[in-house]
Amino acid sequence: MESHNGSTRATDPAHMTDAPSKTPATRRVPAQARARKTRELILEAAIQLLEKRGLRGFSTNRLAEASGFSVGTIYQYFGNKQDVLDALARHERDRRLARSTKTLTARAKESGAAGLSLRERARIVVQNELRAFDGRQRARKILFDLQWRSKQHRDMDRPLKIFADMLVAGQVADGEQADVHLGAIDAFVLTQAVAGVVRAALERDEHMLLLPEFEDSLVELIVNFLESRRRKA
Amino acid sequence: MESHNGSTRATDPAHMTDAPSKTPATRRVPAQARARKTRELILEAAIQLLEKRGLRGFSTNRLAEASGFSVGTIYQYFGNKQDVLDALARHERDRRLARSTKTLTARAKESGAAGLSLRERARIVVQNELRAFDGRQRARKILFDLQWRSKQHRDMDRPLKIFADMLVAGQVADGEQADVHLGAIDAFVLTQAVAGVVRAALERDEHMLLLPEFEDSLVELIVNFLESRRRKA
Amino acid sequence: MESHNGSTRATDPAHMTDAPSKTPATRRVPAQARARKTRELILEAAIQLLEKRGLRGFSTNRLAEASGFSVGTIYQYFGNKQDVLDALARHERDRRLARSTKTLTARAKESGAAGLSLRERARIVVQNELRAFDGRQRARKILFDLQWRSKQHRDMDRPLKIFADMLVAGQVADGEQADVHLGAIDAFVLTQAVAGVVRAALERDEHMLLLPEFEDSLVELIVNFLESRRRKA
Amino acid sequence: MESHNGSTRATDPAHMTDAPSKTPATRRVPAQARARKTRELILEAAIQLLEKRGLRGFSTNRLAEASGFSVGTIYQYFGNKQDVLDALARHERDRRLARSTKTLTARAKESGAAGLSLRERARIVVQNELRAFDGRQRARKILFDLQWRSKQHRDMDRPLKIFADMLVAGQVADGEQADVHLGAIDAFVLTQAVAGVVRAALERDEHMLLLPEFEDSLVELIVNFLESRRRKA
DNA sequence: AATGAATGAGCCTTCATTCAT
DNA sequence: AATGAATGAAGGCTCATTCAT
Repeated sequence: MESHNGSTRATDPAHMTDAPSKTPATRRVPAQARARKTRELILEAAIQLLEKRGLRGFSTNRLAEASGFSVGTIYQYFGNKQDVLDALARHERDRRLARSTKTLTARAKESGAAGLSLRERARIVVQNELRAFDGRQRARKILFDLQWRSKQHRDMDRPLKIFADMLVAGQVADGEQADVHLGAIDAFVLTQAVAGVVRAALERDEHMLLLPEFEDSLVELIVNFLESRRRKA
Repeated sequence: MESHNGSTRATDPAHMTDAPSKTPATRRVPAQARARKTRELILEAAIQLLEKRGLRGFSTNRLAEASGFSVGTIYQYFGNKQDVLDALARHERDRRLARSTKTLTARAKESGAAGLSLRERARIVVQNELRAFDGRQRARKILFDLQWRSKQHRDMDRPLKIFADMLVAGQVADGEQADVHLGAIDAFVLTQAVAGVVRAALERDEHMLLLPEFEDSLVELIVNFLESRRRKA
Repeated sequence: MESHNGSTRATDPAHMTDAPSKTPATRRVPAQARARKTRELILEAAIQLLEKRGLRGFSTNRLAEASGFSVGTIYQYFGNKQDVLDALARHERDRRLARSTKTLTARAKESGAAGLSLRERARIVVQNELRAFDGRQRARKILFDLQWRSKQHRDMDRPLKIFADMLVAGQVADGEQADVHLGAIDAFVLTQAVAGVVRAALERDEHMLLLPEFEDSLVELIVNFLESRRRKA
Repeated sequence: MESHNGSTRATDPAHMTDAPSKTPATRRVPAQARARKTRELILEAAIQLLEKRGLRGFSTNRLAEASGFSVGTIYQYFGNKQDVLDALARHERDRRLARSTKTLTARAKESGAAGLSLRERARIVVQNELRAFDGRQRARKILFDLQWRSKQHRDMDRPLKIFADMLVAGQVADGEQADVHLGAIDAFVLTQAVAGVVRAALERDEHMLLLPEFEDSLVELIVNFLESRRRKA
């Protein structure tokens, strides 16, 4: 029924903009600013609510109360409850992706001409993923699930594919890695395997996420799979 | 030892007992038989309902209607709605595990003294897993999720560990595999990775499950991981 | 719809007999004995259940479970749930009355020719009443209420009247008390005033029941009222 | 922000506020007015329902139907069923207290410098109490009970203490009564004794309430108790 | 832009009672 | 005499959503 927000790229700074088409450019800037602010406030309250009460306790009425806005207002910004959750999920996914990308790039630069080995890159990504669940763990887990179950495959998968490619791709020629191009299915398998393990660990015991052996195990899962794919190609 | 779950009252201590052995001798047999039948009928109706209406449409009242029993009766057999779902989930998991185990054993026997290679065993398991979702896919997916999110880690994980061990263990000496003993964490990672991939595929597109490339990809994921672990050990 | 039990006098040893008319005298004594036993077991379980779960948690199904008999059996002995409660209430009332009567008589005997003063008698009764709620306080409070609200005025009031008279009546001539004969209304007022105070104290704070000042206050309430009535007469 | 009572959620702390003073100034007046009206309509329907169907027949669904609002609306104004009953009970208690206080003051004024004797004051209070149960007797009896059983001791007892003091306190010096200050326990005993008698009479036979002898008996109960307390002090 | 009163279908669960065995 | 499976009306309550203001 309403605005939403564009999907936006991870690194995109214009992130979450939902000014819809009707406001070409110059109409009532203060109102727009207020709207943006309102939207953000609602989302922030939403995350907190999710963290505190879980998905079951996350109701529009409760969100209204928690955000300080009325239900009506929330429906002004989001078509329905699901939309709020979707916006949240997208936001989390983007944050995670952006973080990995950034770290990967930064480390690659540091490492100079030699570039990072596959195993190094894998470890960076894994660490990033594992540490993403520090605060607001509950909310993140829920969103993680939601994302997964989401009907918006198309929308949600694209960034993951990009991400997988980035993991595989060497930044430079170092003899070792000539851009392995992962097939769609292999990318899917790799991506979801990692996600599945993390999800499960999150469910079972959050401490597991921080065990070195756990990290190692995941890295090996990734590296060995990728190497076998490269051999095949 | 299985099936059921707490009859009637949540506080019922006689919970989980399935073996009718304690009954002195022949008393109450007709009642017991009827009870068992009823329970089964309810569960069958439950699966169908889950398939047809999804988790959201799965209400106790609806289950009553669908099963042909009254709500009261359902509550005589299951402490609450969740118990029904749990019983269903357990049932599915056991079926899957049993099937893999059986196939594995059968094929090992066929293959004679040489035994099965790791890759062969992995493929058997994967195929089994992938084909488990023939009919009632929706219900199975839901139960799969439920199982995953279940608080009953202990209960749910044990069979998986056994299963992982069985996958790894060679039946006989064929030079290649001297019983790789998977550590707890590695077993967890492997198991959940596979589950994660299957779950995701189920969500995205059920057809994917039957693509040969998908199967291959999964097998490689497993085999390469296990081989790397063996090398390490 | 069934059995019930006779009202019986407090001191009546044949108390709680519910053998209905159909069994004149001699039929199947063992069966009768068993029936009596069963009935008692049910009532005992009922009190315990009431104590443990309160009136709200007191259901026929629960009673069946707690008593070790089936619901059907309970309905064999009591026409309906209310009947069980009524039997319990009567039982409690009788116990309390019997106790007061006994103590009063005993003390009167001890005190020799002089007899007990009104104040002494009042105190005995009050103490008895206050201490009646030692164990099973919860159950007793509930039954107390039930009794009060009971539709069976006729049945419930008679013993109270007798009791009031006994309180007022001196056992012997001691100059002081020439049998004050309480009018029906005065007896009602006195009786219910005491009951009301006890009930309220029970609700507010059980410890209050044991405070000496509380006991004193109640005794004064009674004594002063009775003396004023005597003056009037 | 106002009146109501715990709106919506049981955990709402802004419970019981009645003074509308805090509202900044003039905002939301129409909505507020409507809300107040709705609340009152619900309460009125509630009393009627209680009168007609008794406590057992008093269900939220029935109240919705009777009030002409939906269940949802009722839950917007009262946290749960008990809250409705509590509000009703409080309302009744306040009415009764207010009435006694008013009559007492008025009569004291009329009586001039001499003031009212203790017996006169007692009679006023008793009459007031007895006549409070004209219409809606059933509802009042139920609420009376509820009040009694209420967990909100603190809240419910305070007004009673004030009331007891007022009963005891002479308005002016008339030689007879120099402010007898009732101890907390004595006040409790007196108060609950009267309440107990009235309650019981209500239960047994409403006509009793109007018998002159009944009134006399109660007055004597009060007066004699208070005089004995005064002597003691 | 914002409000929030109102809705009502529907949810999960309880429990007194019956009756065939 | 005893059982206990089965019943189903009814209960309290939630919550996404609408719409007049």
